Amino acid sequence: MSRPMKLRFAPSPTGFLHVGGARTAIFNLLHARRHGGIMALRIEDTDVERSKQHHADQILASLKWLGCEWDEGPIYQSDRLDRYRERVEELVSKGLAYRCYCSVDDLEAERRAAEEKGEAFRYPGRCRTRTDEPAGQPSAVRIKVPPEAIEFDDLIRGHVRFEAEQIDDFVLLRSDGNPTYHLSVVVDDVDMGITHVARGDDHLSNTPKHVVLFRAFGVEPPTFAHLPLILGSDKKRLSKRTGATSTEEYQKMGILPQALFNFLMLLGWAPGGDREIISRDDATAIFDLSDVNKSAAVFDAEKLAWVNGQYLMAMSAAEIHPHLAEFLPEAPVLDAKLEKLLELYKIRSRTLVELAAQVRDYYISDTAVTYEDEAVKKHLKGDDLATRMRDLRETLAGDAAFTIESTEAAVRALGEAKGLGAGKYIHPLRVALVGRVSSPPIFDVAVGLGRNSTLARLDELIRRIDAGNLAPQVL
RNA sequence: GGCGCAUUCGUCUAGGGGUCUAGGACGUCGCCCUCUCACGGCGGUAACACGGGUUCGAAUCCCGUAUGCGCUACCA
Repeated sequence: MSRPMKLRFAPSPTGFLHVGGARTAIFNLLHARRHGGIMALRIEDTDVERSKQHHADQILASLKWLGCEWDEGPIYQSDRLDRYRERVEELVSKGLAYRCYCSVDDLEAERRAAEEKGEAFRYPGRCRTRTDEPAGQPSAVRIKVPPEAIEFDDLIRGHVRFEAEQIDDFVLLRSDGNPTYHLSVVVDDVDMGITHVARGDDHLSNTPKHVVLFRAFGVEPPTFAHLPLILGSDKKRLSKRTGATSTEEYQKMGILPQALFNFLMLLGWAPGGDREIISRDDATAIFDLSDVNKSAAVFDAEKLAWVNGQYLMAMSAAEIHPHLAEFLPEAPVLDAKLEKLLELYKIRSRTLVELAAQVRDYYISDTAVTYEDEAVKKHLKGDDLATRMRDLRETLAGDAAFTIESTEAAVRALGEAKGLGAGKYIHPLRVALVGRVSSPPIFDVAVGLGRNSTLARLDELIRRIDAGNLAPQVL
């Protein structure tokens, strides 16, 4: 019998989609797509206290944004509580699980006592052989763990072995009737026909418990693949202290979904051939969970920014625009002007936020340009500044063609005629047009801005020089 | 504490006994291009955690140590 390959991503709706979770989803998806398998989505919301519907919605939205689609689900575990109880009853009636009447407080006290003695506490199985059923007393259900070592072959870690003593009779059903994670996970993986479980490394130690449960249900456990964790720059599990942890934050920082996807994919996996930028489709053709690295990787936001820049550079203005819209409400429509600007600025930006900030200069009023201090100090100096700017204004105004070539030729000719370097005109012009020390080639800027705005901004500079005040007056 | 897992440049990685005086990428530094900034090009810096084995030969295999991380719940 060969079941179809099926993988799943199973987040808990206790917060936004963590980048570690996003990577897990990506690896699951790539593996499924590579091998023609099915990708399922399951929301693990059995922790009633912490699970929130708006978090689940948020996670779903982030997955879609990232381009991680799924074929099945989402299935909510909270809809399946009866099923979990049913399967537990089955185990109890078969003698594979039993009711435990030990109180949580007592167990807690025992645990503390063991801890003080420096010993590991494991449930001793007191209720295993109990035959009475104290009426009116709450009971949990524990599984009867067979006294044998558990071994399995992990796609990433290789052969892993846990001794029998390491696994105690863990709880399946809480005394309030709710399933524990271990129970719901295994029941669902069985019911859904999951063949491959790729999840975070933090679950490796839980896996023997799951194997015990699969066997109790008479099912062959799926193939496991435990992904190494993503670390922060402090080498500890990525946390808010060391950087943004949710995909949403990266979206807000102006990271493109395909860039995040690409970057996350590179954490623990390499496409070979010294490639760094690789499309999802190309990755799908060669990805395999067994090629994923064993060791944890540090999340390097610098490299993410570089990857994002690579994507921006390779995209056309039309491709960028939809992503840019939310960052640049000033320019909701992609017209010829914006298209030109995006072409000029995409290679100068690593994020959509940076891109928007630069392009925005072209959408403000011509009298509202602010000059950077550094720009003023470096380029708006010299006794002849006002004269140079008037000459420059006149020269540009006289250029009927107003193309990149014609404006450049005109300004360079002006410099020569006055016996001055072209820089004496070019640098102040840059300040007049965008207020910054740097910009795309200045004649591209002038043409991108258009003849009217170029002249208006020069007029404004001249006005400010005459007024002896270089700050914008109207706001 | 117990158990599990991991350990190649600052970071992501290639490498799976000889081709490694260890390759690529990000970052960083220098040079070139140049109206500035980017882009691009060229070049530099920088790593096999440590100690034992196995072997003619080890980054690659084995053992130990150290360090880090994870789990150790009627959380997931």
